[in-house]
Order: sequence, then structure tokens, then C-alpha cells
Amino acid sequence: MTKILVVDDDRVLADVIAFTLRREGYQILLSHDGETALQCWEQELPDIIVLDIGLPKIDGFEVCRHVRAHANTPIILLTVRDEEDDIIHGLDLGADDYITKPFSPRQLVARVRAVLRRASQSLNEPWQQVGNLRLDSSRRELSIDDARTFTLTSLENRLLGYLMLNANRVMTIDALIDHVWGPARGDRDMLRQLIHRLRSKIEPDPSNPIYIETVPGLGYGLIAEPDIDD
Amino acid sequence: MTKILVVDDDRVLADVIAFTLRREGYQILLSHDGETALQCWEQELPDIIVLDIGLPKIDGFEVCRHVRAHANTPIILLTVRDEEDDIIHGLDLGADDYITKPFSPRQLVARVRAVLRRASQSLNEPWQQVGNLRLDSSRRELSIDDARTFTLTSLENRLLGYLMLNANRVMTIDALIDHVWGPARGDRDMLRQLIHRLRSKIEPDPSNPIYIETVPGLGYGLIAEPDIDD
DNA sequence: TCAAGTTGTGACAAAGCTGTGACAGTTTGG
DNA sequence: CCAAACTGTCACAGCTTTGTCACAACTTGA
Repeated sequence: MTKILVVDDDRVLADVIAFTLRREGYQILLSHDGETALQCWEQELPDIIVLDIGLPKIDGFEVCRHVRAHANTPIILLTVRDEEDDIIHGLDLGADDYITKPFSPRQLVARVRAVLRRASQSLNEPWQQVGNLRLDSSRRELSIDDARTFTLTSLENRLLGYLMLNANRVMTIDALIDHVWGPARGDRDMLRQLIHRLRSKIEPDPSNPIYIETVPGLGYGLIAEPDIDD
Repeated sequence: MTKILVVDDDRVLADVIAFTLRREGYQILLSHDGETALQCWEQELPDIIVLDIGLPKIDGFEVCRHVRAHANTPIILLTVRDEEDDIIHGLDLGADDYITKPFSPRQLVARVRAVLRRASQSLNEPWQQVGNLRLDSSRRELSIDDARTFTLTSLENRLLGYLMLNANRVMTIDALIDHVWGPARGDRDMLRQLIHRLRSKIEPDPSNPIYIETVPGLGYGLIAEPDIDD
């Protein structure tokens, strides 16, 4: 059974979350501060963590960083709305998604499912399809519309695979760097170059990209169904 | 035209479904077992799949899992009533919605529409909506009436997000400054400029603002439902 | 009425970000 | 072992964003 670690110092909210997720058939582990959360994580190795940022003592960022240093356990952050910096920081640290409080049970369940699905998808299967892009990761081949096909380099393949896995979401620069080169390698210059090379390989008009969009100051995203006339 | 793949081994029911959906203007692809369904999916890449769970050989869950491993094609499951486990299992595998048999044509059409709409809005994008303004903070994009869309800068996004969060309430100048620049940064000049720039970007007539109102001596507020002739 | 403060507006420059080309070191494949 | 491909590094131009300032119009209160 899928185990979910829920971490929130607001006990009422934590109970609500636990109740919601239990009803969906998940097994719930509860923590109310960062320290016990880390202990619990280490002992139980849950399949996913739902993590509030504002925790006493060890805060959510610390927990996130610590977990990411040791494993890939998916993490969903709980943040207050309009704290954009928290969200970006969290995603930079490797969180997989976030939910802004207040949220509905349905939203929560949907996110948990989506993140779990992405996590399981990332492993197995050799190819994935998004819009008219089909990426064969094992052979590093990209076909567009079953017509043109390109051979990608290893880095290009990793970047595009990650973008496709998170299609239509904007990935922060640091998150991309971490996923392509691993933590604490790679820098922004390298990512810029990589994006540039990937674009000039796959975009019909590389200076007016339709697949890979830039969100200045934030990062990049893959557009699933691009308008032709963009 | 929107392509729908209908998979059901009950040929009578499959035909009824196909008929119903065709009448709504959709293009229908039919399969009666899992194997041909997967073939059909891979070749045709339909926009959505209506999938019965109880299929011979490869069952609906398998089909669902296989599709999800490669793409995000929306899936609606057909289940028999009271099989809650089936539903939960299906949703865990990434199905987008479900309908319990028996169902009416109207239900089916409504679900299909709903799922397609959600999918086109790329699922659970966390945007906030106030009146006819919709702000997607993760992209820093503002759409008005689902028609025009503007790209905002980081500061503009933070300001507008805060105003929308407190729509119809007047925010004091200092509160705004604190929320946009953080405590003890920023001054009134900067806020004045920011308001000015935001207005000239989103207001139809920037010198007669209808969205962002000025309350002299106090601050600014966002008007949720502006009169056109203001 | 007048003075002080507030607001809208335009101009400008500094700082930062992004796309781009070039080049060299490294890896890969034959 | 060589050539080709891949990758990291750097510089630079162009653009956007942001802070700063000046000034005119307006409001307010004594």
C-alpha cells in the first residue's frame, strides 16, 4: 500500500489531510515538526511526503534539502498563497509540486496522484508522448508528428525528458540544472547553452520557439500543444 | 476535430456510446478489447479515451497503466456501480474521471466535455480568478476575459496577486510595499511607479483605471467587477 | 488663499537576464 | 589513433526590468 508522510505543525490541518488521504486508501504517517518528520522518513521510507513549509525548529526547506540529499522521495509542499519566493525556493530545492493553502480535498488528492504518477513514470518505460512530440529516451530519439526525427545528445535527452514529464509546467532554472547535471554541478550558462542547442535542433524557428518557452527570471517549460502561428 | 477512442467489449453499449458522442460532433474510434485499443491509441493518438474496465485479455487497468506510462491522454473509466475499489485503483493509475454504469447519454457527454476542458487547461493550474481577471502566478500571466493575455514582471505579478487576494478591499500603501518588496525595502516612489506600469499594461484606458482604484491618502484596491463606463 | 503633501507621468540609467556565436577541451565511435 | 561529436566556457549585443528623479496637477487643511 502506498505510504504518505504528512508533516504539518497545524494539528487540525494535518488531521484533515490525513483523513482525506486515508479515505482514498493511502496509509498515513503523521509528524508535526521537522525533526520527527526526518526520523519517520528514515525509518518508514514513505512513497511520498506532503510537507508544510512553516515548521518549528527544522523548517520545511531543511527537511526537503535533507531528504533530497539522500533519496528521490517525491515531495509536495504546502505554502501560503502569495508567498511566491517560498514556492520558487522549494522547487529549487527539488520539491516536485506545491499546493497553496487553503486547498480543497479534491485538489490535494489530485496532486498526490499526479506526483505519484510522474514519479513512477519517470522510471520504467522507454518512450513518452506529449502533444506531437515523441521521445524515445533509450535511443535518444525525438520524433515530431511521426515525420521528422532527431538524434539527441545525452544531456539534451535528459533535459527534454524532464520537460516532457512536466509538460505545461514551468520548471525553475535550478530544478532543471539539478535534474540534468545532478546536484551542485552545472550552472546557468550551461543550461542556457543546452536550451539553445536543443532549440536549434528541434524548433522549426529556433528564435521563435513553440515547444520550449522561456519564463524570464523563473525558468523554462514545455508547451504540450503549441499554436502554429506563434 | 476531437478524436475519442471508445473501448468496450459490449458491442451494443459501445455502439450506443459511439452514437451519442458522434452526435455531438466528435470523431469516434472503436475497440472491443485491450490489445487493439492500445494499438489504436498509439497510431491515432486520440484526444481522450472512454475505457471500460472489464475487458477480455488485457483489462482496462492495464490499458490505463500503459497509456499513462507514455502520455497524458485523458481517460474516463466505465465501471459498474458499487465497485469503489475499482474506481480508486483506476484513479491511482491516472484515470481522470469515471462513470458508473448504467449512465445516461447526457452524463457521458457532460463528463467528456468536463475532462477535455480540464485537460486543455492543463489540469490543476493554480491560478486565481477575480471578476474577469485570471492570474497564473507560476507563469506570471494575466488573462482578461479569457481573451487578451499579458505577461507580467515579477514585481507586477506580486502586486497584482496581492491585490486580487484582497479584492474589493483597500490596501494601505505600506502594506503593499511590505508585500511586494519585503519589510523595510521599497518606498512610495517605487510603488507609485509600479502601479503606474501595471496600469498602463492592463488597463484599457490607463488614465481612467477600472481595475486598480486609487484611494487618496490610503492606498489602492482592486475592483472585482468594474463598470465599463467608469 | 496658500503651503505642504499626494498622485500621475515621462525620462533615464544601472543592473540583470537571455540568446547567440565562437572556441577549446573532452569524449565517443570507428 | 583519428575524426567527429559533445560539452564547458566566455564574451557580447539586445532587451527587459527596476530604481531614481523631476515636474505638473491635484487635494487638503489652516
